Amino acid sequence: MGNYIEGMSSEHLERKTRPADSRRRGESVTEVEEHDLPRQAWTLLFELMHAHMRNFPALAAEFELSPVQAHVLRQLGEAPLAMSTLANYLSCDASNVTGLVDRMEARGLVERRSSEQDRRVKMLVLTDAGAALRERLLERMAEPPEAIAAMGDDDLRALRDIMRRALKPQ
Amino acid sequence: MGNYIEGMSSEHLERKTRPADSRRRGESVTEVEEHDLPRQAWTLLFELMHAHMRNFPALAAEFELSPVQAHVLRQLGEAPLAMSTLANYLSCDASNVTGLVDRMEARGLVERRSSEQDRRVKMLVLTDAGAALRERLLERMAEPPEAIAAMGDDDLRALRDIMRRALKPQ
DNA sequence: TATTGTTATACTCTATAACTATA
DNA sequence: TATAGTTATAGAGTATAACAATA
Repeated sequence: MGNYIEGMSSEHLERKTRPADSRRRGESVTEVEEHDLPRQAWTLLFELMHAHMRNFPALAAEFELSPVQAHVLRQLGEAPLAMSTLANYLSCDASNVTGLVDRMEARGLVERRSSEQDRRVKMLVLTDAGAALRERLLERMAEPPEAIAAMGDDDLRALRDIMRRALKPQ
Repeated sequence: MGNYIEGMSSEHLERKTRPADSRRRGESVTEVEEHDLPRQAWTLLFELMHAHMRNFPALAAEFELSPVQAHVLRQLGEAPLAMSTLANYLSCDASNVTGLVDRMEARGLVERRSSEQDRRVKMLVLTDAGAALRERLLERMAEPPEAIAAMGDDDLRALRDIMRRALKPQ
């Protein structure tokens, strides 16, 4: 992982027509644009996020964390997490989590604890130092980028409400 | 880079108050919420993007590209690009670009061409195969995630217009 | 037998430092 | 001297495969 942050120029999408198999014939330009609405919105969103995500490795480095370690710290909240669950969350093979946790444990951020129910399983818990660093990291990550900070209140309210609806379960 | 895609639970931010140094005394809950608007909107946006970005390495792998190679392919549009410019765009050291371009060149996606003006500089250009792969990649990246595709037209139009304003230069 | 976590191995990405060839 | 790109080296992240302990 890493910078894995990524973007896409809106120029590309806004100049392209839809793929032929989804194109309806005989519709006006306005209708075409309406049909492409999800694509248009997504592309612009992507562009804004990409510009910001380029800075994520540097942000993690402020806390002497690799990008992946920063993700793990964010994910490890109150509840203990099995190694396999973390691997699943990171979308990576379980073998990678061993070394990742080794490094974070060596630094005193997390601890492995054998599960009582199933002694194959090792649960990860934050140490006090890990929890403290996590709070600082989350505060830092919550700082909005310039493009957001500069928006007017009306747009911010609308954006917040749209995102709440989009993220609402179901 | 990589997965570098990342997120943050809205739970965290929405339960926290602002840092003490920016907190005004004697204001109502509503005023506090208004003051936190950029943070609220940003956190929700971040959550949506993070959920999607976890899939970026898998998306790149559909084209047998690493996440970083996918970024490079996206960035290498029509115009040739100096190695140093690419390093700057990737926010990484120039030494990394050498190996990165080596691998993409070995695969026939890009070519190095010495600059006429300054023979220290090497310009990167896409091969025909590279340009064709880039088109397919961009099409794939433009597919909106479920959370966007499921939104209503009113929200999509509002989101698109808000993002256009936010991304507008100046 | 199946699953959890580990180890071994290999490749990619990343940084720093020293080098070259140009400028 | 300064800059663009390379090479050497080291460490982190990733995957696959084989393994031990446990279920």
